[in-house]
Amino acid sequence: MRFYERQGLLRKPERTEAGYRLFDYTDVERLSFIKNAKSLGFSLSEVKQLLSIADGAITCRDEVKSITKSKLNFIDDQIESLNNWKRTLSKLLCDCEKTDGNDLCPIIQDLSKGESNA
Amino acid sequence: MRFYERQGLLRKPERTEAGYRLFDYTDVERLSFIKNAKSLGFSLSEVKQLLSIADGAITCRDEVKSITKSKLNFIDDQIESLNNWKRTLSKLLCDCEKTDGNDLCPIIQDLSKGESNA
DNA sequence: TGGAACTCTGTACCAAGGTACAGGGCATTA
DNA sequence: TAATGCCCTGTACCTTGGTACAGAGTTCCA
Repeated sequence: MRFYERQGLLRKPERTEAGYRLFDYTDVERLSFIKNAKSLGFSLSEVKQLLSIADGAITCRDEVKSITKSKLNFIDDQIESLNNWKRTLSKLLCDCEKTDGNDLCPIIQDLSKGESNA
Repeated sequence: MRFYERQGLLRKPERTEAGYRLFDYTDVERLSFIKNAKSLGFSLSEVKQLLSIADGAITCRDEVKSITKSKLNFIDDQIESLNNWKRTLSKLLCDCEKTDGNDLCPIIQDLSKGESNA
């Protein structure tokens, strides 16, 4: 959490007189937010953007909307490329199931090909 | 390539008397293999596993399959999560467009909930 | 034979996303 | 009041996947 605090993802929390951090429920929420976004492969700087959208969501200015939209495009791209990986890997796996033990593994063979999977 | 060589992904190539590396077609294949596997989202250590299988026994195919399968599962999880996020962000955007600016965005709570978007 | 261009090596550094101390201060409890 | 165990800070270090030098040797071409 100190790390996230340094990165500007968590607010500077209140302190006791002795300097101990005082967290409240919003901090827990914020940490969940970060955890959720991170689990989707968002980088910390992207999480930061998302947080700023959430923080500023009271005023839905065009800028905020455009950040959200570009984030959505990014997500679409991600999904598409993941689907590509999935198709490729599924096909390889399927090919592998079909072959009999004497052939070379089609996954390995396919991976050795030049320029075929990019 | 020196990097991959250091990581043990590429064999130590032959050298000229002057110490220059001599590559051959198998090195090109191997590099293609690495590039392809990387582009499918395999980490270098996974690539190394795959290569060691390719190098050694053709019979250890089940291992290749299990690596591929676990990668597929991971991809599926990723896609599902991204779709959740997409829904959430779309709804946020939509709500943003509907509200007049002074209301708190109702989505923020959802984004901040523990375990809700994972 | 000279110079440009290439390759060699080790080392340092980069970004991201943290973890692991050491050396203190504070708080609880016997 | 002392011991124990938190929490504080800064700093160093870790992993992944590389890139960027510097300084030396080599090769090619005129």
